[in-house]
Amino acid sequence: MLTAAIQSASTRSAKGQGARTVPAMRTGALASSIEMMGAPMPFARNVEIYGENEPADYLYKVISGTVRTYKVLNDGRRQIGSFYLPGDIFGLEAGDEHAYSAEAITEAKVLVIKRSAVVGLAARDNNVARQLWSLTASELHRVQEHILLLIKTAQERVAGFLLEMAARAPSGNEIDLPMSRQDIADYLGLTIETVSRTFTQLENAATISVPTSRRIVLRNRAALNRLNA
Amino acid sequence: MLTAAIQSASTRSAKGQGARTVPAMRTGALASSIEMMGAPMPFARNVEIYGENEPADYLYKVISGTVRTYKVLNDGRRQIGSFYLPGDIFGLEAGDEHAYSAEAITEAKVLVIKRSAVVGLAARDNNVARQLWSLTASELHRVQEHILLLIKTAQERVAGFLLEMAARAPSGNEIDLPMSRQDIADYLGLTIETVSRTFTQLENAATISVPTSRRIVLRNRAALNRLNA
DNA sequence: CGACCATTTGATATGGATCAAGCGATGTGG
DNA sequence: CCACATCGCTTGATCCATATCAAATGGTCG
Repeated sequence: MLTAAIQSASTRSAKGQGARTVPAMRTGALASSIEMMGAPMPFARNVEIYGENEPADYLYKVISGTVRTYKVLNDGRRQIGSFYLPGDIFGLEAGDEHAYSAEAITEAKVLVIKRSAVVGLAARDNNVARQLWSLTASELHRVQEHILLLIKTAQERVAGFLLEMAARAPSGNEIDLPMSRQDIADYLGLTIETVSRTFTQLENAATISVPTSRRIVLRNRAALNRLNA
Repeated sequence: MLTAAIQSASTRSAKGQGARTVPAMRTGALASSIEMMGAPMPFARNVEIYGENEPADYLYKVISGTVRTYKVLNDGRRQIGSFYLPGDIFGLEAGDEHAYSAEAITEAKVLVIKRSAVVGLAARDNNVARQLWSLTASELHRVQEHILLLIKTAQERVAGFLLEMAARAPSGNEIDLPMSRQDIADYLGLTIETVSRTFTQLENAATISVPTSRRIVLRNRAALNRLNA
């Protein structure tokens, strides 16, 4: 359904908007070649970018805003696979279909790149091929860490989440959360109530402060690291 | 520590032992080139093949036996990442270090391949490069599914585990488990007691039978699939 | 201002963990 | 060849962390 729109969008010329600096693990040198091939495309809040089981004909790079990938079990339980921030590439699969769905969490601009173009480039330039592999491997590494989160206690999961977000935030100790409590809960395998209560506990312990529900300030990283096991 | 042993082993000539047929997802055409480069190396039960954070200078292919990869949290909780059966390749990382440790669950023969050899080959043959990528992507896909298991109920996790093992077993409905209850528990994020009780429940429901503790017969796949959500 | 939605807080329920004991298979030394 | 120790697994009793159900609060937008 979305495919038609992307198709036409991807024939437009790229604007070449620079993304802000992000950890190297999430971007890679592939970025430079990608920058000039894709079309920047706007997505409104909660709009689907692609659905699971749709053909993975495109890959995507976040220019602005935040994206979530997720799967829903038949009874409605939702697992969020990852949050993607500006500079992150997502939707990269070696298989034919997307394993997870993707949605914009906030207003977002996303560079849409034809998969075949990149794969074709990789065939000629094995540096690109290596980047493609490296990107997939980083993603694998991230998911392996995510699994570890899911066997921990609620406090440990929340602490892990906060440290993860803080590591990616521009200002080290102040985090602006683009996602709701429900998103956080579904990322951590908890309920919103437990997430909320855990924030409150951490605040009472002077480990964090929560000036507004979407803003978290880390007050005691040592304590968070301790929880992070 | 193990590295020295592998080093010397990898200079020996490969025996060229053929692995039994396995699902394509887990092997790939890379296998053929690998077959002739590595050295088959025996590991005894519970012996470490590599440790997490060790340099990932080798990759591995199971010839016989079973291997587990795992991580241990500082307080002893263990998460098993995957079980590898004959034909499976493991230890493939794009980073410099192994993310998980690996151990033989049973007596095992493992082909040990120099990573640099494969990567070098990939630089010249972009078909190999693609296989390398594809293998990593399959692993990513598997881990993404594993995450989904970890948000389910005990029954659902066990059902999922049994279906997963059955899919890989030679005879469709009879599973010979090479791993202990503790291994299963650590794979599923449960305790041995819960795993054991769940087997008993499924047996009482005539969904499976458990002639011996290491052998499971699926009696009602529909029921298992239903649980698998 | 009032309606709506997200978040927090409170009260209670419950699935799986923990603690503890029993049991069967395997192996070992006498 | 048997008594006994050991190990892996099962079963039972109880506990507890988190889910669930419910209500109050607060922030946002028309």
